[in-house]
Amino acid sequence: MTPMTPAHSSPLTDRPQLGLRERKKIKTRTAIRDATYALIKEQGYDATTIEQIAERAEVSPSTVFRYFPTKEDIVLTDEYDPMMLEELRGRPDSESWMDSVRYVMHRSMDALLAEDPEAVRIRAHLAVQIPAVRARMIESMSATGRLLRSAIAERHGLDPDSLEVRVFAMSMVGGLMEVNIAWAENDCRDDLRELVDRALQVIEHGLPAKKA
Amino acid sequence: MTPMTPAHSSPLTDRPQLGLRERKKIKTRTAIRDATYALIKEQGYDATTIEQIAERAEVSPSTVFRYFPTKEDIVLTDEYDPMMLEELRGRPDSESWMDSVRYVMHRSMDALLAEDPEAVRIRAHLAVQIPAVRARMIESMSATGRLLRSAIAERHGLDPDSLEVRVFAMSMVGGLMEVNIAWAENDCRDDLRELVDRALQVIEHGLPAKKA
DNA sequence: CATGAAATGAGAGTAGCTCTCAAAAGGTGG
DNA sequence: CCACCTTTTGAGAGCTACTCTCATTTCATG
Repeated sequence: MTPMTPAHSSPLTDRPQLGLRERKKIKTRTAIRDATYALIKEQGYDATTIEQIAERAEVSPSTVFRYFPTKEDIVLTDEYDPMMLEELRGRPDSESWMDSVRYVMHRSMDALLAEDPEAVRIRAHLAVQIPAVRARMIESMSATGRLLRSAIAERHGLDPDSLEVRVFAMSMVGGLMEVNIAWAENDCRDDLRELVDRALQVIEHGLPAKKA
Repeated sequence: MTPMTPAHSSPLTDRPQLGLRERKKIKTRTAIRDATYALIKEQGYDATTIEQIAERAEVSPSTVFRYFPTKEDIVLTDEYDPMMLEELRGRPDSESWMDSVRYVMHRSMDALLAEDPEAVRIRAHLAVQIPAVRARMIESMSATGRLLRSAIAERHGLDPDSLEVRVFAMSMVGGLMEVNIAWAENDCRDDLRELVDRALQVIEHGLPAKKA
């Protein structure tokens, strides 16, 4: 949620060893985000202005921009990516690459859904409906893709900057992105874990055999 | 360049059977685009405003927005995609899927580079440097990905809306997008065709064997 | 408590983009 | 050639995301 948060500790305001200043910052940050989610639920994304968000969060518009560079960033917090990468790198060499990915994907999905399933769903829906949000999300995923490279390269003994590794990383990202979209398009009814598994199958082995 | 253009005919203003109105529209469209490319080359993307573009193209700002929904769209004309799809669908069933893709990619790259290599390069560079342009380009590529689905499904005898086909299409798109980025990051020095071939290899067969 | 640093608020300014409405230009039938 | 209808255009007002600056307030520290 904020730098140096141990990730799985329940997020927010407590944590006494931090100074008052730091605690206030965290509070403000989550106040802004909560206000945003609430307003979006009431009025939709486009109808929600920064001014309204600021008002409900009881800060000035300037402060909103001080905490989040863009409106889209308020709803898109992919602070989990670095931690996923960490975990991916920590998997034993004996495990196959795809198994490692599957494992880490499962774990982070569980963590996200455990902490705030509502937010995960809203985010997924926004990614489908609002182009700007989708764009920003893709941006952030390709940043993740860039980080992925080094992990891939380590495992496979390849140059992380080679075209092959780059392409492999981004095609994984693209495929997994599509899972998210497909899931949201079907109103988050399916089991995300199963969808991810099927996607990884396709990425690893290509399309299943003809049926017709 | 515009609906019902036979694609390889040199693009623009001539074509007598069209009414004066249509011809003027085409002229305006290319005037706006030319102005934009020129200004970007002089001052960079961000420093170039719609007002400047309008002025140089000798139209009003309103007209600019009438022709292009966003500033990014002025530089990003992927009007080739539908024609690629067409061609892809026209390839013989006997040819392997990847061979078909390779063939069509080669052809459209040749066409683009033949018509306006400068623009292709500027576009690629913008996609690397300007997040908004990159985002818009990805958007447009995933639209292409959606179209790709039906072609893939036909060839493989699968349901175009199945997760498998969706994931496959988007992972191809992601991988090929990365080729474009990598090419631009290396200043468009490499042979695009070769890069595409290597990318398709990776998408089809996964990463090459370990080297270390 | 005083001094310095960091966070905030207020406000002005820019630019992308939308909408409306009236004027102009292209097409068509008499 | 003219009158009529449709499409395109320009002018301008308006909204909002976002940036910058500067004065004020709020926390931290000796």
